[in-house]
Amino acid sequence: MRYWLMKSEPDVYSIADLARDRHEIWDGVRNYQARNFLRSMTVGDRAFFYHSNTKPPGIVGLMEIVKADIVDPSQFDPHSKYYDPKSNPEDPRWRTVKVGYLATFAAGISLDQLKAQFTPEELGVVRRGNRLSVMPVDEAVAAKLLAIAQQGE
DNA sequence: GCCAACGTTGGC
DNA sequence: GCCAACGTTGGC
Repeated sequence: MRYWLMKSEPDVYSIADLARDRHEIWDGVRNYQARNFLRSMTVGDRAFFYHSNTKPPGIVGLMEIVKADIVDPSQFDPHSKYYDPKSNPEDPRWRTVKVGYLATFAAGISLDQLKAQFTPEELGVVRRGNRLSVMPVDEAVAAKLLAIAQQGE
């Protein structure tokens, strides 16, 4: 089982939304590097839910991958902001996963805390200028994140 | 294939 | 709202 970090703006889709929905297709990723990470996920992998573009940004919960390598339906929806007219239905360009809700961290782990605890090499999200919305998390880093989240209980 | 212009992300 | 970082687009 591998660990990941996935970003979402809470105004668009938050951990509270996922807690309500229980599971959801992670749509709208339109970056090839992020897509490649999504494609390499397998069922049972876990992902930290990161709130971006909010105060404070940070990790707010945990989810699991419940369905791997699915076609992102929004690429073919002309009314979606994620519509991609160049994507060929015979060979869809954008694939993603379905995620399931596992937990909301009582205290969350703010970006400031993440910067204090991890180097940019250990955790991509603390890297200056990092814009990638899906990234792998080393197992040792994941264990430390879970321990920090537990402390906040 | 280069690169300037442009658009988006996301912290601050 | 600003702006640094950086990916994408399109003219040449």
